[in-house]
Amino acid sequence: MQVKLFVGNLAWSIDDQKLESFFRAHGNVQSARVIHDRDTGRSRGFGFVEMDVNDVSAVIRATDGAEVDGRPIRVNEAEDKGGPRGPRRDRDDGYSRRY
DNA sequence: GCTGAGCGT
Repeated sequence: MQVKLFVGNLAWSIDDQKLESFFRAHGNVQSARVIHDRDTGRSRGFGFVEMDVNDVSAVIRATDGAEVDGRPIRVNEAEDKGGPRGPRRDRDDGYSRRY
């Protein structure tokens, strides 16, 4: 099943590829991206990972607290912000959120 | 060259 994960407490050196390489061992990573500051471009220290797993809680237990680049990362299910009227599942490509 | 709670253009 597919799951959207929130990954926090990341080291500044962690990037999208580091994330994907790490979660690749726990499931089929569809997209992994570290959120950088929109203004300065520097890392915000957290990111999001969409992957396909058989057991979500098992992956979270295995990844949450795991040390990556010397820092224990925090993994949880990402909140679904959807939209003002609720989630839209029909025409959402993932790049249509409000500013 | 720096920082450290938090949910993304």
